[in-house]
Amino acid sequence: MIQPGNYVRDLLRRAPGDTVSAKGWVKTRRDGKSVHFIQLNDGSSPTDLQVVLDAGVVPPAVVASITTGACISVEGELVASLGKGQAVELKAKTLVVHGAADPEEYPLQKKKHNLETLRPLGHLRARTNTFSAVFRVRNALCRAIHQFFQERGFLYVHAPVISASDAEGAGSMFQVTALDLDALTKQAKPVDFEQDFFGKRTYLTVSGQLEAEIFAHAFANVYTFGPTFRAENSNTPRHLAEFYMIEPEMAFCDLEDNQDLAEAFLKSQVEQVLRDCRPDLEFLSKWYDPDLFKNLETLINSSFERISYTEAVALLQKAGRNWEFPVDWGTDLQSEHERYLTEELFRKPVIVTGYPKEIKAFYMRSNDDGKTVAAMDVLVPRIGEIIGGSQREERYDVLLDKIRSHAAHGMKEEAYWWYLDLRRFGGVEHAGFGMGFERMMMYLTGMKNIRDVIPFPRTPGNAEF
RNA sequence: UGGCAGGUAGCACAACGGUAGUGCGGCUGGCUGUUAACCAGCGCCAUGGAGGUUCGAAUCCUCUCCUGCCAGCCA
Repeated sequence: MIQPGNYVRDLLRRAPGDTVSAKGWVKTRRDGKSVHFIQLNDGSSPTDLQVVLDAGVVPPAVVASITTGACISVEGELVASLGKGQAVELKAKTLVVHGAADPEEYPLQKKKHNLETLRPLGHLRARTNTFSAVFRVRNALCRAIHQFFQERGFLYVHAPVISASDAEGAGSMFQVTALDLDALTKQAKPVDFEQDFFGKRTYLTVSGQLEAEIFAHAFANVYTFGPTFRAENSNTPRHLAEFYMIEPEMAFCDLEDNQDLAEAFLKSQVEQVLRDCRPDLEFLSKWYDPDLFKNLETLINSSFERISYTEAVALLQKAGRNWEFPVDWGTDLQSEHERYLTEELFRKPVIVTGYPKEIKAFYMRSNDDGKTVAAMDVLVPRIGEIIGGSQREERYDVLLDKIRSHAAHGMKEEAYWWYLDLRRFGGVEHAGFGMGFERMMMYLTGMKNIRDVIPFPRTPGNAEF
């Protein structure tokens, strides 16, 4: 295996004179009369290591097999480069081809490919410059998120992936079953879920929030970070059936604190990734989004605009536009409205709070006006809603009323006994939010399709690899 | 799921209803401490699928599958 200090990233920074070994995959080979140049990459760096292979070091047949995609290892001396474009290069003394890649068949060519073309090549696309940059950023973003919460004393909690209840009373869920569906379809009788693995109907989780609330009532500040599933037939560049979500939940926290944390959280992520992945971001900016750095710096340096839903409606009504969807107090903001607020009116992130209770989830805390709830959506340019959260309803009687008023929509009071118990035993005001991890990745990388920021995207009709 | 736009060679694209091409990639040779190398040669292989109209369909019609964009659902 490659030992610490011997990744291509490290070799590029070492001083000439060292004898080193490098392992990785070939990007391209260029031949001179008496010398071959090989661009080698092991995924650690957006810059390749140039290997210089003098004629005669390995037999011609071996040279011929050093083609785009081949896996090789090289030993030799790091030397100051005679050519332009790199400080050091590896002068090969020995070279081994571990796995050739027939150039007649290897799908990746030494030229630019469309992202759409690479998507069906999920087993190979990680070797491209673009995706190696994207996935290094993804790795760094994970680290940044944990660091942000760990520094603040938050406890990392793993919410269950299998859930017996629909967390928000809405949204399509994937059912989880160990029953033999083929056999069941041949029976005339209705399915008895008591015979199923868990003795009841179960689903893949759509949110870890309710479980996070449990832990917030024991550890005060907690966060989840794990996969989440939606069976919606959404076909957009912003939706996945399987995605990662970060959900902090804080006791002793109101909506103001919640907004402060969300703003600090977003800024911290951008700052850390700018610090840790600048070469990758430069690559992505060059090829995919010339405004990337400008946008990221705007997020860091601006103070987020905070407006109420009621104010937002007024602003939209006097925008002097023909909205495709009319703006009326009581209806949800549409994409076109959110984009106007964050991209045109304020030109920076916007936090909208205090939505009508009818369009938000049952667990959000009722405001004193009787009409709105303590909800918040964080909108950022280009992505739209990147965070959704709220202060939670901590008053037992109020929460019970809300659950009962949803009974007509299939919400069962009994299923929420433990959620209600949190309000009976040591309840406290608390709040939290959920951030779509891949949405944040899109913002950070400038990638325009969410399928290009997750290793193996799951979307309607697509679960390959 | 709805609206719109597309599916032609390994990739990117072209072709008035009349012989299916160009660039890149690949291969072959040449040249050069090269850098998305350069020069010359070789088409290597193709109209997503099923019907229909026509003397003749990549092109027109119907159905279907797939992809992208916009919208809805949301994170």
